[in-house]
Amino acid sequence: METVEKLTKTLRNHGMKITPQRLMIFKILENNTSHPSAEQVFKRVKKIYPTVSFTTIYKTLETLRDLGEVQELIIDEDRKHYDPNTDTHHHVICSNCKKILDVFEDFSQHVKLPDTLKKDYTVSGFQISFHGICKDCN
Amino acid sequence: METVEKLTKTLRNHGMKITPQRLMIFKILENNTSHPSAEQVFKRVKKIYPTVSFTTIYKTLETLRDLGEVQELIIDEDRKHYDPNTDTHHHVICSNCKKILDVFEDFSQHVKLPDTLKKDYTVSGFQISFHGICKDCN
DNA sequence: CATTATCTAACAATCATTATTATTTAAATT
DNA sequence: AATTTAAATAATAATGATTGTTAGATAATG
Repeated sequence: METVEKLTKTLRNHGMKITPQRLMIFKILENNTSHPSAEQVFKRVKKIYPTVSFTTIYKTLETLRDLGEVQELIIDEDRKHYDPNTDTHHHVICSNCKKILDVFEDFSQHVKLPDTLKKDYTVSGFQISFHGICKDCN
Repeated sequence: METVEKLTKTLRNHGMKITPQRLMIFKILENNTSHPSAEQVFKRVKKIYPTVSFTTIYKTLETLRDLGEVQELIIDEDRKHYDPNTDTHHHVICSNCKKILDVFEDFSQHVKLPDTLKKDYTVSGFQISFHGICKDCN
């Protein structure tokens, strides 16, 4: 799990500046297991910095993604979600409310690309998305 | 794999009309393993029906998805893709060119939602997305 | 504290997708 | 075969998430 300190250090190491807005975003992401969308991050930052721009949120999340510090989740058909936990893990999403929970189980021993496709793709990893209905929605 | 005949029958059974545009879309989807986006379907239909509207493509794909006749793939961050193969299977996508191939292997014996989450979600299925670089891109 | 490269905020633009609506048409009925 | 009608099409506008642009602001360094 990425901490404010680690994110700060990583950005500094890449010649990037640590602004109050960015620090706020780091704080929101630290220990965050809610898989927020850009808008959800925006709304929370806005409470502290009412003048913050949506662009700043998008740009910072893009930066963190490019640095490998957050995972961009393509699982909700409507919008991207962000996960500060970059360790390999999986997700379950509610088809109704789109709530996402983590699935920490190592399937790597059993889930492998079939040999017939190994010559066509150099695989860097895999993502399992469980789909269902959460208990709040049924 | 859904055939033109099956799709025609299904729509008829639901009181829907079989138009030339729809038949063309059915034909394009039949035996199609290229996981086209709506735009790719649109372009192919347009060659035969130059006046076809993008809306028609979207509406028809939505209809087919709602009837369970095509699978909507949320795997490419930029756009949705459509798969007429509704049997359970998985995919590998090239992070560079976004080419998607099918992965026909049954992982269901090993991939299950952990017991700790079973009380929170009623799971209907899962989707595995392998990520990598295809041989054309490296 | 002065410099400078980067970042922010505001705004416009883009792109995929969806909504609206008047017109057309498939197909059931006469 | 003509009529009817519910549904589909095409054209268009609208939406909503995301990205691009740019002028001014600011973090970080010496």
